[in-house]
Amino acid sequence: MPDTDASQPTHLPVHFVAQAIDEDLASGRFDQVVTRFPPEPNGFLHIGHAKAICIDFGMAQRHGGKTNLRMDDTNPAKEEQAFIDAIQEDVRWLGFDWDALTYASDTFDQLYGWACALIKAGHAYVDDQTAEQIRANRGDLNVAGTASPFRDRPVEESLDLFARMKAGEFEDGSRVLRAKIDMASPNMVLRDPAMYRISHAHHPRTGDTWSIYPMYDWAHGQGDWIEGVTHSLCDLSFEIHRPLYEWFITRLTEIGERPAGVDHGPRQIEFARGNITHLITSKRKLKHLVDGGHVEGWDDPRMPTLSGMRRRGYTPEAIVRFWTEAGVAKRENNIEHAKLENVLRSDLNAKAQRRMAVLDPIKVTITNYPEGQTEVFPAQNNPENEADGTRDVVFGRNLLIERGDYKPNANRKFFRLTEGREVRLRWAYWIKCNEAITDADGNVTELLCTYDPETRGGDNPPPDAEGKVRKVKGTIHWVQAETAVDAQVRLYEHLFEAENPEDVPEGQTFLDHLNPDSVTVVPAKVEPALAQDHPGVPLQFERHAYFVRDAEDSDGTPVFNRTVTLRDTSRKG
RNA sequence: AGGCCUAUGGUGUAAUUGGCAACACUCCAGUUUUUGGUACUGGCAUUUCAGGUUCGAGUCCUGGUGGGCCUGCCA
Repeated sequence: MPDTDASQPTHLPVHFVAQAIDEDLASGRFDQVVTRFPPEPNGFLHIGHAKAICIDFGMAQRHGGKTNLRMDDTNPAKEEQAFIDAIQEDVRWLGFDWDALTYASDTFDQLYGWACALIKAGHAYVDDQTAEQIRANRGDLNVAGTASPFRDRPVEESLDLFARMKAGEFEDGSRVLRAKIDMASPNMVLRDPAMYRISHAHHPRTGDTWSIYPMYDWAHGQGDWIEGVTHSLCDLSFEIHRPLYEWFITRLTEIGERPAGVDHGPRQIEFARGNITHLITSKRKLKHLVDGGHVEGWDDPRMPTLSGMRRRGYTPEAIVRFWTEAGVAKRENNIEHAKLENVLRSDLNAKAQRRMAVLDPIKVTITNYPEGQTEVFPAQNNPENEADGTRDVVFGRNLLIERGDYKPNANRKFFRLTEGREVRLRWAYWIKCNEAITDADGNVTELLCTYDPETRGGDNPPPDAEGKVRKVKGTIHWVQAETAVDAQVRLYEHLFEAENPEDVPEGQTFLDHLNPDSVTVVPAKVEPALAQDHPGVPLQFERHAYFVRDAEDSDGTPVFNRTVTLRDTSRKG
């Protein structure tokens, strides 16, 4: 379990799911809390799943309960072992540990037995209609459906057919087992929903032993029940399935079928999934981005997948805290991406060691500093955390600073270098700009500056004769030209400029909202310490942004991914 | 013969269940600062509408309106 005291403020309100669970405990409906996180292993987990994970594990944690990780592997046509592995890695990365790892496929035998029991009790039947016929006979929102001609076939016949479905005698799609509920129900889910379909697909865990597979509605609730889940928490899209969820448990209970050692059926509670501006969290659309080559893979740092965010430099603590602070309710929502960034920066500000990196260099020569001489200064690693100590930075006559930190004849609102103005080089000296050298095209190629030996370490110089202390408005970062290391820096922006990428005009798709400039790769000159920093460790390039080193170098030079920029409240002159 | 859910600042959530509408983010204005970062201070609402009950309504009642979801052999 994650270290919750630091990342989860205690003043946050208790949301309605937590309240409902508290009431269930108080009323004695349940005497413990058991939850589950039930992903379908058909893709990678994303930021939206993280909300469900936080709620599922969080609600159990709150009462010292248990949470199972259950792979919802009921549709072998879509599911893969690789996803099963990746899901576990992502859940662990977020900081959660499950009580048991289970699989819906663990329950296939039990489910089959119960399905037979429901057939015998007259609650289910084998339907020989085609999918098209079933759809046509379902009716619509305003018209009742019509019963299948097979709805009232003899129990023995359904039982026999169902056994033969299982034995693999029939072709895919030729028959289904349906629950016999109410073809006139205003809730379409209850118009005799399918419980089993025939599929000869190879299952990652059960291989070819089954030629029928249970539908979600049939497998899920019973899986909860078997595992002793007390609270089955899911998103709003399953709200209308709750009557069916409860119908199965009620019918089974009536005919004396129930899992061993479990008293009460689970309670399903639905909450609104969390949307975030500029982000897409549809597995189908994310897959589209990958398959279409719009991103470089599921773990592309621009992807809202947990693997992508991890590579981007997000910390699991920030993600958990984000969802904790976002709250849980039942209304549609679209949380500003800025909120995510705020929580991220807050976490990174405390953790990231500071470094100096120049992304767009311009030469600076300190004309009054001896040729060939160097000095080493200690630079604080993190002003927010004294314990992070210092590192050495090398100073010399030839430096590199950010091109944008010089501006010819700038006004007073510009705090950095301009002719005659003095700035502080962080951790080194104050320098004054005397002259800018330009090439034939008028581009500035070099700045000639002088340093003040009395400002060693960047400190204020001693007071003058009248007791006045000279001050400087700006502090800029720099690297020494000879010792600077080459690096590749990847600057990421929103993948989608639009606040709601899914909200597109007629004739367009979400792909039309793709930001063509979502990544910019630039060469940079960075301080030597950065060559020693390890992938995955949060860093801050001072005055720029938070970065993280990528696991893979580019032609031998280190690569740094921009996690999120620093806030910039300046209105630069 | 449609059903279910939902409505509180720009955004996301609160409101001890009938008692001064609160917290966070954004934005704006300042203070501090060896990062134009951080930190700190201040500012930003007729609770979807119309009636009603009440000393008192975001909360209760009546009637509207807006938004979301549902007709897979997906989950």
